[in-house]
Amino acid sequence: MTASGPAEGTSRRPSRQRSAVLALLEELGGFRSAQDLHGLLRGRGDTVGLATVYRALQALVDDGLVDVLRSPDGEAAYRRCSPSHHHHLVCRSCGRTEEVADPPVERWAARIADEHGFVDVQHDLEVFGTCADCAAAARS
Amino acid sequence: MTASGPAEGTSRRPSRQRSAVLALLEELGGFRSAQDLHGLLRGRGDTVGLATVYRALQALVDDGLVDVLRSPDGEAAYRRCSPSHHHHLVCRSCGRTEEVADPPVERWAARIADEHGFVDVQHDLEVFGTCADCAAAARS
DNA sequence: CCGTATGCGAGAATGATTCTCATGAGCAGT
DNA sequence: ACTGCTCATGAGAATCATTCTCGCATACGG
Repeated sequence: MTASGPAEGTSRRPSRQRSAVLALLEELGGFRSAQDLHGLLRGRGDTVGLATVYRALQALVDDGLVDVLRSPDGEAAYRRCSPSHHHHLVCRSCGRTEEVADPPVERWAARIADEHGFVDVQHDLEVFGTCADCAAAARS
Repeated sequence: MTASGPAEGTSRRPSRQRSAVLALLEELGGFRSAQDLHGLLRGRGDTVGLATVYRALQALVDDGLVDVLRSPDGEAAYRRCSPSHHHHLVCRSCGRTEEVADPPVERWAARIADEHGFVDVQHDLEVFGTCADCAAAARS
């Protein structure tokens, strides 16, 4: 593998399907499962195979154009977004997601890694909680 | 479902298997997959079914004694909810793991969640990088 | 325009997790 | 202490997302 850095040099042949997946993700704006995306593409008349959707999503993730996040069900959720690094605040009850920027955390991660002699660092951070609406609903 | 809040009222009948799973998690201290835990229990002579391990883990998660985290492979990793919360610095090359404490991140997560009206928050943070040794080796 | 390599589509294969059902163990009442 | 009942367990089947295989179509270079 030796995948040390962003594999940006990936030369990929342009394809209608990959563009369609990316366009759909941009249009939707939120997190969607691969199966879901496939169903939507089929529904709108696009002829796309399920395996192709998976391949396209992996390629997009590799290229850094799409974020991937595992839902508690074990399904992977994909989302167009990544020009700017940020994290997510996810409601564990209704699944609502909000983006949060976080300069302090970035700095902290870099500093900690540096102190331990680690280089080429990267981090995953997800904050889970119950959003105000769901908390109110649960209080009934 | 209606599992809105921490289902603490769950009255569960004590069982050797559930205790064994929890004890093993305490002993290991890190993240382990269900399959892994099952294999270890079997290896040490404990007669435990795979389904039981899954059920025990779910119960422990419900009771808040164990944290669950999805690995990129789609496997679920479980760890005993340590009284002292900390995060991991993982070398993506040799797999070496170091624990790091991080008051600032804890505070930051709590503040962000609060600002968005989220309650009962929790967060997962993993920092990946290449450790000094591996970086030196790669430089050859 | 032709040849080659790469992407695609469909279905099979894989692997983790969950479900089913019959059996065994803990708990309450007698 | 014994009996009956309920819940947990175990083994294997079922489920479901994801990946792989293979033959065909299509884009790029000559």
